[in-house]
Amino acid sequence: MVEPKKKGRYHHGDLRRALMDAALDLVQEKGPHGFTMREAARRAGVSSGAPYKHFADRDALMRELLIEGAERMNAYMAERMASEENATQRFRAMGVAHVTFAVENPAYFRVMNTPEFLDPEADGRIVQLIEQSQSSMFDLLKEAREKGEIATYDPLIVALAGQCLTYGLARMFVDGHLSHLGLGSEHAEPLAIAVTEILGLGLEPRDP
Amino acid sequence: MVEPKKKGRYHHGDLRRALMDAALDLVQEKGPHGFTMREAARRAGVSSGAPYKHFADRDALMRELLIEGAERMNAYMAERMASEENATQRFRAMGVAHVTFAVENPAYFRVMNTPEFLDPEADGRIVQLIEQSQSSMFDLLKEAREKGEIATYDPLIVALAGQCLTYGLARMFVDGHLSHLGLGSEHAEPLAIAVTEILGLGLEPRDP
DNA sequence: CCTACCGATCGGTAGG
DNA sequence: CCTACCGATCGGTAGG
Repeated sequence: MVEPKKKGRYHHGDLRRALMDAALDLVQEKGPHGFTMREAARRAGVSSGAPYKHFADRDALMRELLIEGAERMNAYMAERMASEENATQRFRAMGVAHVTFAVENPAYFRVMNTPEFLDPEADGRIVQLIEQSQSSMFDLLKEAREKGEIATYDPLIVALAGQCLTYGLARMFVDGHLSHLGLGSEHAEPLAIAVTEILGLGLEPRDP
Repeated sequence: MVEPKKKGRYHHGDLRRALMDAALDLVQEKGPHGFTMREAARRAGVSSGAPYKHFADRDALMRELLIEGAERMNAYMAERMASEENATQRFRAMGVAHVTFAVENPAYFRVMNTPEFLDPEADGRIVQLIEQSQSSMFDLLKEAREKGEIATYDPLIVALAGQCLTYGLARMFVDGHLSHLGLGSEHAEPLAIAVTEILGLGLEPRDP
């Protein structure tokens, strides 16, 4: 039988996890720079020195969150792509998933996109996760192009265009740039679908 | 004859300006949250209390920078659009200018896109500047659509797609997300042109 | 994991 | 615009 944790005490629990969760909450409330070790410790119900048993310093904790977030996002994308039929649709699903993941996990998203935590020197796993995601994207584009589903643009530019579009939309949602238009997180998926459709068809009229 | 300023002294100079310039430098070096009033004062060569004669608090200084940046960006966009021939090209020039402005003025860009400084409650000019920019964009799209230059999408979605694309690209440059690909600021304009071209033509092949 | 502590830095104000 | 100051908070460590 599992002992119920005492309120605010993690003597026998998973303090590491509790600190990361507290940090996520803090990021959500105050942004990645509003996070402090002390406040995270406070919320986890431990003393201010305790976190340093689990993390070398505050950047180390943030990097763990970044990596966890990247892993979850990759898994989430893979899941959403699995049900699509062809390469183009998987590419698009990847973009839509980018936006919905961000809106559903704004704290992860913000940590993952804070430049100072993204330091590849500090942790090789970061590079690995980025490369993994990018190579799967390139594979998709290569396949789509070979099958004639997309035009013969430079794949690098296409990948970039797709990423900019969805990253930009995600950031606008997460940073509240769209709330003054009455657009909340429930609009994230339909809007992502709409803008990726435009990318697919192009602004210029087609005359069939 | 203008007296040359003594090094690090602004007794008779424009301290307000000097503080804003110092703040811009700080933002460029350490990000919008690395800025402090004291450090700005230090760099301007005055005591730590002096800035409060010119700005109520640190957010007030940041808001002034934000507004200044928005004004400059609007002027810059207008200039770059002036030489274009039709509405579609002006719309595109606006997007490209978004990216090049950001890359050339990363500190302004970062301040302008920091949610906590963007508070419309705190300064009505912020709302005004945003509306000004958005209405000119809508006018462009309306014109382009009437002339049959672009397809009959919902103008809101088109505006959003354009903004996401260029904002996303701008952020990626400014935050260094692209440096690992060997892409520096000199690639900003050509890439902005390339991705906006794809938005115009669409990913799907056209068969003329 | 706690207590107790260091040095550093900050935002902001009083009073001149 | 300066000096002098307040209270607050932080990151991190020593020693247990």
